[in-house]
Amino acid sequence: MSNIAYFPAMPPREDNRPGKRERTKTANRQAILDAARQVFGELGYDGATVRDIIRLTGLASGTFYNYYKSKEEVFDALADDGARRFRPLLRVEFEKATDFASFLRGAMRAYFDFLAAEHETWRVNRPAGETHPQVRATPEVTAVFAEVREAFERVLEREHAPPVDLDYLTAACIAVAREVGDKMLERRPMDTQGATAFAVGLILGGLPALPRP
Amino acid sequence: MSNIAYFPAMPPREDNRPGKRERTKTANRQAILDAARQVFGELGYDGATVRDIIRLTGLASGTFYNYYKSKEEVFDALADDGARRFRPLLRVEFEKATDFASFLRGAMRAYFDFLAAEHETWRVNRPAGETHPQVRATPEVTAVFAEVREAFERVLEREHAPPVDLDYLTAACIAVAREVGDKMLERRPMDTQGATAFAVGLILGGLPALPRP
DNA sequence: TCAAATCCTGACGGGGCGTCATTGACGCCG
DNA sequence: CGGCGTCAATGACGCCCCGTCAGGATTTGA
Repeated sequence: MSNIAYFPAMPPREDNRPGKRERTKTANRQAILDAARQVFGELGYDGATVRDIIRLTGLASGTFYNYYKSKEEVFDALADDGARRFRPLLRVEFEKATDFASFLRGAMRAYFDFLAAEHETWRVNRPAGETHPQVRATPEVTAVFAEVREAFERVLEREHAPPVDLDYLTAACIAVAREVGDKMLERRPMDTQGATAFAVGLILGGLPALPRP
Repeated sequence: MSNIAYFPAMPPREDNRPGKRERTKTANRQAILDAARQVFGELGYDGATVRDIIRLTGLASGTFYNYYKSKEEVFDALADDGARRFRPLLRVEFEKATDFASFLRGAMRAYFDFLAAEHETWRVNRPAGETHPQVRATPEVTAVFAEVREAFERVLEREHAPPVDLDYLTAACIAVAREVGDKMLERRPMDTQGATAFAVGLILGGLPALPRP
């Protein structure tokens, strides 16, 4: 019997694409993540419930728990997602950089641009009085922090800069980026360049004045 | 009839101290606040329950709601309490200060000392993995922020410093204080002087390098 | 001593959470 | 194909916590 005239309703997979089970699983996980992003945006973290999220997907309440243990975990997954997407940008800046100044400038600029872009998708309709929830120390976020620290270390020693308290410096830089970034998001027009100039100026200027341990 | 031999079980108040009703009310409010401090310390914000708090006071569950609307509100009251106690210290530093450098140094030192002292009372036995909850924008906290900003403004213009983006500067300084403070709390011995030197050095060094708006 | 005012009390209804027995779809193999 | 074992989806259920409220106790003022 020839195969030529044979065309089944659903053609067989010629690639090594995973089966339907696997596909719906990743689709569901993504659907829950998307729904969570929207619900957190509209109701805020405290206001949102697991059932608000799952309702948007059309799945049953129990199904949520096949993918995430709790509202907290799905929120962390969103943070992780952001960090995972930001990480390569940071790496690019590290490889482009010739010295501490250029790395800091590039990284700050990348962060503020990233923040501004995310912001469009993210903050839909925050209820008044609710502060955005703390960005938690999720694995990917921790990794980004560690990467910043290591990049600082390498680039500083590459240019034979005097020793400095790296933990404090990293913490301070991230803190400045976050706070100035937050303030930037509230301004119109959203001036990522101005924010970068401020943060970079502060830290670059401060670096030589730091106490030597 | 003479009063001389007469001594009632409960002597009449000779001062203008408020009546018993008022006294138990403030006592209860304080008891709830103390219990909340302890429970948040032991269970963390998420783990704590309104009933955990009220149980420690011996009062009935309904009584809690005569004083605070929710767990969130009593937490904010704790933050407010801290801010209210820190405010006068900040004011003293402002009045002592002769210029921006001395104000910054004094304020930072005051903050780190305050933080270290609070820490003893505060962080009893935090469950692993739980980040401390975001310090919320409660009225008193907002007031402290505004006070820092205003102090910066006055002291900078007093010494005819070039103009600067005050919002960014305030945000950045508070951010640095908070993050470096957090890191400081994790170190042994707890070196408030070192943390002060770092934060002050960074900001004082960075100030002249800031972009001029 | 009494009535009014105050506020403490704990039982109750409501609702979100996380689980689990059941069900139906999928993948595999003869 | 067809039958079977596996696995995710389902939604009802029990649990726990929340915030309220009617009833009771205590204080206040007369």
